[in-house]
Amino acid sequence: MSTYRVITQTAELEALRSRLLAEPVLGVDTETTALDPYQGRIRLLQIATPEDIFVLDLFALGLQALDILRPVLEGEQPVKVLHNAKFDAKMLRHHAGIELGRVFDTMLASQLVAAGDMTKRHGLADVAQRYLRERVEKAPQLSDWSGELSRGQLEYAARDVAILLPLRQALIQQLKELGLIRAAKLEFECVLPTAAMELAGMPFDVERWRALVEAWEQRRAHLEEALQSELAPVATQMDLFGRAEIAINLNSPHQVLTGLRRLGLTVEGTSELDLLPYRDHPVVRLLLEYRSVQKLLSTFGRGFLEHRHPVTGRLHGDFHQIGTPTGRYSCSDPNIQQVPNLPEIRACFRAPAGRRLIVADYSQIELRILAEFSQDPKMLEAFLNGLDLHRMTASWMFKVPPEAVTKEQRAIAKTINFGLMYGMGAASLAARIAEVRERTDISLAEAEALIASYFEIYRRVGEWLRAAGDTAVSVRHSRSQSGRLWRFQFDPSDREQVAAIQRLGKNFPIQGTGADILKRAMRLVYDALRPYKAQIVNSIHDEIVVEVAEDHAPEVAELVRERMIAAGREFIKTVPIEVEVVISEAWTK
DNA sequence: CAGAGTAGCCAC
DNA sequence: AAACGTGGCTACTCTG
Repeated sequence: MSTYRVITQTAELEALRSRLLAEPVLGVDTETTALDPYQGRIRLLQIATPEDIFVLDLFALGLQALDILRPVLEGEQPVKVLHNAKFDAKMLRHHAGIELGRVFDTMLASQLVAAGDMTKRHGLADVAQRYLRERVEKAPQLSDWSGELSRGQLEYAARDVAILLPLRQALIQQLKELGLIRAAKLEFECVLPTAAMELAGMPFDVERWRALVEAWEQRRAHLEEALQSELAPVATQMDLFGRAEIAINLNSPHQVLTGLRRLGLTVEGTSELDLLPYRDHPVVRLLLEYRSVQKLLSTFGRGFLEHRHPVTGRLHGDFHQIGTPTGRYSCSDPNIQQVPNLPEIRACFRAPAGRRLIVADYSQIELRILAEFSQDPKMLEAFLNGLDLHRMTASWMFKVPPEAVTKEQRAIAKTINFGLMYGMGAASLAARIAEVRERTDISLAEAEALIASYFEIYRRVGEWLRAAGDTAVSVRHSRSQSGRLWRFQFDPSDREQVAAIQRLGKNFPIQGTGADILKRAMRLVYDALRPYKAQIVNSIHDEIVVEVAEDHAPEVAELVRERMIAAGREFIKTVPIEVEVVISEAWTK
């Protein structure tokens, strides 16, 4: 390793700035006293050039010293190479108001190169080993960075940042070979918006939430009592009066299944679908409601309270930028992408006084992508004329005028429109339509006939889907519009596996392009918000939530809409993109 | 006793 | 018989 220089004197920084500004590429890393930017401080900022390593001790220098390096860190040049840049971006933004510009993230690059293989790990040590055959020690990362630093710690900090430059070279090679340069640019430009969104967090009305939780707890107690008395006759043991001594654990699918069978219900499992035939049975009704209340209480009720940030009082999800092979974000701790869409729950996500939430979501983005890819004349016609696609589909399928389409017909058309994008077959379509029709059964033949009439109307959609599925199987990969890649490993002699790959081949380009568009929108919206006291606070696959000062809400809402549409147009040329925007005090549409 | 696997269910 | 895509979370249950 080249030698490193520890910098503790502000006087050294002016010369360093000129030196660094002349470099095309820098490795950048930080060491912090905690992982949470609101609770930890930045101790070290390490910067690597191909020749030298600089370790800045920010406890000695003070945070304001970073102002001197602001042009280096914020500018388009040099390129900053980081591993998991989101982390450092949050720290630098929160503590020094610095917005990292022009990032190359070796973790995201490695995830793109993995091309959908979610078993691969992407820690710095894993990636260095995989692409450079070098061992990197990560143990000191978790050491105490707040006191006197040992030589070992400083050497670790220096080694960590130095490896980023050769790592970038190796990864650029891979990205080029796999045609992933455009996808990488998209991801890198999304890092700062993602970091800012996490820092901002979702506003959360904890008092309103507590009131909800109490109501749920009462309801659950009531349901539990009712269920136990219904199940008493079949409970494991009885007391002298024939009452259940050992109650059934209502949270145990196995025990519940046993209980239901003893009551005479012939069921495979206890899922909602399994219980559909018995939906009017009193025990089943109680059980399903118990489950839904229990889910609300366990996952959300207590979970959100535990995750409420001690400093901000808000919910800061951990967004995994490439959390899925399709390029969608995933989110955890808590997952604020899966908040139940119930008015009383969404009402707890409420902008602070004087502020508003802008909820902007793409209208039917995936179906528009399908129309674009397939260039199906009928589907294009519906979108180009701004018509209700599901209604038009029903009108064409059932050969009735659009205004005569019944609710049920529209619901069936909607089910097919969405289902076919997932590669759904006749059997599951029949099951879904049975749900739509509220227990009126539908035969396999009937479902097949519906699919046939659908593809008679949307012939090109059918052709595109078939080709997408077949191509995925023959070339063993699939791409989104940005070039994002998913490589498929499967046994071609296994019909089930082949069918699964065909479904992925149909779905991935659509879902993946949806993710491309949203990520582009994250960047464009983030840039547009700069002049305002506004911030992105959540992002859910086809939706962006922005918090803004009340006075600027209408203006910013229009800006958000424009930027989201502009993002869509970069990928979708012939189909119009529509974005629905609502300004509200809470997260409601 | 920690980790893995499973069922069930929340989002898009 | 099932075969509808992508995730995360909780609780139960089994395993070593």
